Amino acid sequence: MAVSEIMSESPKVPKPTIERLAIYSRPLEDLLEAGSPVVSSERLAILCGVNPAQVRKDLAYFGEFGIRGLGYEVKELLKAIRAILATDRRWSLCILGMGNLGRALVENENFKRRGYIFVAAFDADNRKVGERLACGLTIEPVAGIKDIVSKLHVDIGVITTSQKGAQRAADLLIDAGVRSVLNFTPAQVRISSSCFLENEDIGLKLENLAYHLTRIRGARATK
Amino acid sequence: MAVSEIMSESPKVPKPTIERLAIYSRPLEDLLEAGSPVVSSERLAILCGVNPAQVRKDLAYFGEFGIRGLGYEVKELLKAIRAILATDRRWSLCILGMGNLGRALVENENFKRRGYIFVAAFDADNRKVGERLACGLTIEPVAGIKDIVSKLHVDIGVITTSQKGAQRAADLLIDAGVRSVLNFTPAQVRISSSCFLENEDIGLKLENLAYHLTRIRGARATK
DNA sequence: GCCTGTGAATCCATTCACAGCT
DNA sequence: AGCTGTGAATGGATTCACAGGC
Repeated sequence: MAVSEIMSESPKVPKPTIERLAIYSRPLEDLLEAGSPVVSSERLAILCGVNPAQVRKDLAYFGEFGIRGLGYEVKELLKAIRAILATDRRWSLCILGMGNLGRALVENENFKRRGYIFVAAFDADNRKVGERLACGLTIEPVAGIKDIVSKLHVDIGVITTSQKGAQRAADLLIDAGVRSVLNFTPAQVRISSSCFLENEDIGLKLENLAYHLTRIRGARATK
Repeated sequence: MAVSEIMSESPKVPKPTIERLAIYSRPLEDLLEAGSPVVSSERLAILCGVNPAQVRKDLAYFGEFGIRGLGYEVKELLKAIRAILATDRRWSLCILGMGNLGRALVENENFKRRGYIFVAAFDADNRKVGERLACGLTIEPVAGIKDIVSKLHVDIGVITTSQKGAQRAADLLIDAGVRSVLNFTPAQVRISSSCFLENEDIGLKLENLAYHLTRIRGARATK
């Protein structure tokens, strides 16, 4: 079962693999709730729309979680994946830019359920500062970001400013000491190399669809 | 320049390529605004965090847009990319599930600016039906979806329901006749094979960050 | 000289196919 | 018999490196 291996230096895990692990956990939660004790790589693959060998290989990067001839114990596998993805602990987030998207994210139930907790919300617009959000947070001025980030041990900074404000937001976050940044704007943000950056441009997939719609040829959907 | 080629059957364009085209267009808009007449593949690559050869190859799938010894004319290139991605026309969207995320999306300026227009908003919760949104739309009951989709020629259906409601939303959309679906829930949705499906799980990148944060090794950020 | 367009080479990820365990 | 774990084979995408045009 080798939970010990989970945290060891993995040889070289492909990035798509770790993205899929998060995907696997979704149907596993359903299966757990439904009371299924075990699941085969084939069944899990179907539920996630991937190849069975892919499932097995992905998991094999982190240890041997399956039972030959049987499959994977749902509960154990889910626990293992959570340990790998570190979703079994609490992560503190802060967010810059309290427009519509920012407000939607701090209220998001999926984030909370997985342990991603917003502990502070900032906005550069003084008219928004002081406003009380539904989640209980109060919008803070960006001037206070450094204090708050270190005091509350913020792990991840989220950017939901305007496109133009994105770089400044990133600079503020890095200066305040966050170790990683999730950028929801379409802006390309430059960041200190000691910090992790992930971009989530919610418009990209839309452009993909538009592209495919213009050249319909009975072709199939994407993953 | 071969704009004629743009719509012709492309030999086999890699999916990552078309995703990057959308990324290229962002800095190109900035360059156009800033008045830069031309841009080299190297400069554009830096602005987008990719390899220069990648930029050239991506563009070469669709024609010859560059001038050797010089680079690409910003204005022309942007026009070409917009034609390829079909961002130079108007797309009609409808949306199911008017929670916080749904409300954020219908107000989203980036969508509007690129021609993605929400023409109808639905919710299964009758308490929300009839509510007037800031963008001018009124929340409709799902019962009316078929009529509205065909009357307004909706191209793309967006799902922002709860995870549990996602499959039903997809079924409603397909039945109503939309040709493509963008699913923002973490649920894996099954769909008729004649329809395009794209998933945008806004929590996935967060789990990526968490994973990397647990094994810091001075490593660099991801694209 | 400079920068594009592109075959060739490399790198990476997915899938196959089967050995090995239960 | 059934299903995992994994080397080998395949398939794609990225990068290199240079020929070709400005």
